[in-house]
Amino acid sequence: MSPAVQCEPGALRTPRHPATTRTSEDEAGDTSEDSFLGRLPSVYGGAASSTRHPKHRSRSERPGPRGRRRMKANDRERHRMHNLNSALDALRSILPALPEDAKLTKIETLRFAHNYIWALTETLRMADPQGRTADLTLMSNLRSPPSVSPAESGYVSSPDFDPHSYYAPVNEMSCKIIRRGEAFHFASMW
DNA sequence: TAGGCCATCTGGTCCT
DNA sequence: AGGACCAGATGGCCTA
Repeated sequence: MSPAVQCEPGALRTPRHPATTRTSEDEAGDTSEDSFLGRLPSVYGGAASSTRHPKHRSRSERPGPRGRRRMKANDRERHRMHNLNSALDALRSILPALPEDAKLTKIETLRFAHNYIWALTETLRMADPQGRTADLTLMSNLRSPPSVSPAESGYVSSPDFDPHSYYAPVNEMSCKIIRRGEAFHFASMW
């Protein structure tokens, strides 16, 4: 028996398609004289400028130093958010036992990671209430929990799965830890 | 169709 | 002065 890995209903979602494209012509509704519009990457649907009154240029659409500064700032902001998303992806990649076709949302990723860390901490505490050496065997199992398959009702066996010690998030609010065959359920502090 | 999630733009604030 | 960070606003996509 493997751990059930389930977040709240609907928490696991299939990956979204990449955001669709929007041409710069779609933006700003600024039609004619502004060839300046052609420069923006806007591969994704940036929105702010698209709803402005056609007569109003967004700042980045204005020619001149102000417009260039805005464009640079937008570019940095885009890059910053991409870095943030990369970090979130890295975090997702080390979280245990999620079906491959599911992707945690940002908030789910953070909460799940929070619970995971908390569960590991609890496990360490249980394993070593007096502060002695940690149970490294157990920790190794926790770091490499078995994968799960929805096709098997959330359970699947795996060659390296030790049925006596694993971490099992029940949902984003709670988790359970099977330690040497004994189940411990924990409610999260969320 | 509504709601959730996301990417982007934007202006304000803080920091170097 | 310029960059980093943040939150609000907005439109697109997807799912129930």
